[in-house]
Amino acid sequence: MYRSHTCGELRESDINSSVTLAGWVQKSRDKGFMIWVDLRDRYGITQLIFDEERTSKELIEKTRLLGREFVIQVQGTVIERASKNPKLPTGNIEILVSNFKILNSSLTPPFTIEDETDGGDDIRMKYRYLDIRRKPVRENLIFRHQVTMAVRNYLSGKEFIEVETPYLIKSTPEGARDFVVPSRMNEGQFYALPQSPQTFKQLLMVGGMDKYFQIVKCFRDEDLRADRQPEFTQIDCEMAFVEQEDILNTFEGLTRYLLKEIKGIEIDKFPRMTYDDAMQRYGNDKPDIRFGMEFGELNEVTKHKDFAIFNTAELVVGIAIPGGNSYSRKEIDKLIDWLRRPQVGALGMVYSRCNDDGTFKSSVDKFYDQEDLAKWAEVTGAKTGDLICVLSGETNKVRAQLSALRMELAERLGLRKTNEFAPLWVLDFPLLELDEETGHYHAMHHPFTAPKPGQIDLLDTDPGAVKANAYDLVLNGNEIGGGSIRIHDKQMQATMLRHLGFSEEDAKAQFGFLMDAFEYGAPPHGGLAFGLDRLVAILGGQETIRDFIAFPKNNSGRDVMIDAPAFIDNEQLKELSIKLDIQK
RNA sequence: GGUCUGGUAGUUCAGUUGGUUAGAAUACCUGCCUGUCACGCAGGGGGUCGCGAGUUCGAGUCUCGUCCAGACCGCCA
Repeated sequence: MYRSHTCGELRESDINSSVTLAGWVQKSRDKGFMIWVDLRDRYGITQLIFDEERTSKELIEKTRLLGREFVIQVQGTVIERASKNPKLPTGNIEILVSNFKILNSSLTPPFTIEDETDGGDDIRMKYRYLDIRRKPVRENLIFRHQVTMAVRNYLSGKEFIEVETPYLIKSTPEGARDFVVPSRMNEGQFYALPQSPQTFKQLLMVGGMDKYFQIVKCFRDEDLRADRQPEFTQIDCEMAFVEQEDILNTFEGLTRYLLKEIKGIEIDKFPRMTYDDAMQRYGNDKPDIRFGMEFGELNEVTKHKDFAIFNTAELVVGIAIPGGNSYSRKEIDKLIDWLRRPQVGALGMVYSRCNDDGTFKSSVDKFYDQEDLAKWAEVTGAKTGDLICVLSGETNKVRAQLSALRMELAERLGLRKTNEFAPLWVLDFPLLELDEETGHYHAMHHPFTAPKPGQIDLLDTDPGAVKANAYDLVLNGNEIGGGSIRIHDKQMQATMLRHLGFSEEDAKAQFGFLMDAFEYGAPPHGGLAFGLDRLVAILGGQETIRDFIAFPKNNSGRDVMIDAPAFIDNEQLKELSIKLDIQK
């Protein structure tokens, strides 16, 4: 037996017990007459004491050889501390050590293994196994475990069955780029890793599984972000014999359960908003509704004056910045510079100050009088002391720019509180989206999404206007889940694929297995998938999902700890019939 | 593919208009210290300033290239 107790459990009631502990040396404090060693494991820290009166000389000398992160096993007696530490759960006791054994030594770690480490992200990722010894990382992983356990409990209780689907599947041209895996036994052929188990879960519905879920890895070979990894985890769900309303209610239930179980927060009914409304009111299909600053469209109240920029703009739209009138001219100029960066791409910004005496002072006083500016305030909901920021131009671009400004300022004003949770359903997404480069439409959600009944005829006349029974669940400005009612009719699926530009042969080659299945009694079905990493990060009140993944990839998709991806040797390439087109 | 920011001690960072021997904190090592717990005190070791070229009498500092890291845009059905 390596240990009788963990380093987190001994209390005053254990005083006089003989115990055996094992763990890592967090730190030793050598006062000469006395040495304290903090022994750490997953459960906590227990202080060991060696002193010249009660400990043998040999043992004290041996203790002086201990370095940080040595693994030791100690025998001793629990005693009351002469001076207690109220900050530690084990702070009232310590172990008077009678003997200890070094189980393994350690090099000096490259960064300090403490709650507030001195190490940067880079070095922590390279030595992630040391980083995981730190309490904040450990607690994030435990937190993730609690969330997944809650998900499994809830869904299992609602008669959902977790079914595993294959990781070695077939590449498809739609959607994200695939990671591919060569097959030795099938010369020149490749599997693809799934971007999601989409078609398999639909086939499970055809198979009569009725309610399915899976906590599953998905793979996308696209560029990364702070909240995006090449391999990530979905809570993938599908139900048969359901309408959109059934799915919304089921997964609102799951999300409500998680907020209650994990955060102790009760939210009655999640608000709903259409995609069109979200774009108009927030310029964004995943609005953060923890704060206001809603868009006010100003075309009507700015026209009929001589300001050509506004008169020719497709959209003139503004928001009120709470307390923004206190910004200096210099600060506003900096804000305009921020908007003009290529990442945002605004050409400029018009503003109007809402003075304490009820008057307004705008950057376009030459064109607009006090009465005009009062209307701006009315439309944007601006109050005394606010600053109205107005952008104009092409509708889609201006909305994106003003949304970026809204989020940035909310962040700066501390309105994005991590302990506040505002879920929102965004409904009625467009079925198709125009690719400006190619001029072709592609599926906004995926090609298996059903158009809203009654809008099918629009596919031929105005494809961009067709709405789908597709929905996203948004939490605090992040898309944490998305799904749709699926097509379950072969003809409908064929029509859909034709509109997406597939020839009949291509459609058959890519998705023939699915359309064949639809001919054998496919039930109506639909579903939703949550991004688990993101959900866990948001519930944990943090932004980067990497903090909640044990071994994440870096910004360029590399695992810096194992140094992957890597070249493989020529033997392996030959076996796979692959020739590289580059020099190693 | 693009924009921006950064790369200096084991680590986190500072380093002024280009100018003597590149600093701080922390970590590490040695000694001291009668209750520490961010222990304290004294001392010590530790640097190819990412890499390569260029400008200059002289480059951590300026220019170009390149590599790496991070944030964002494109992309992510």
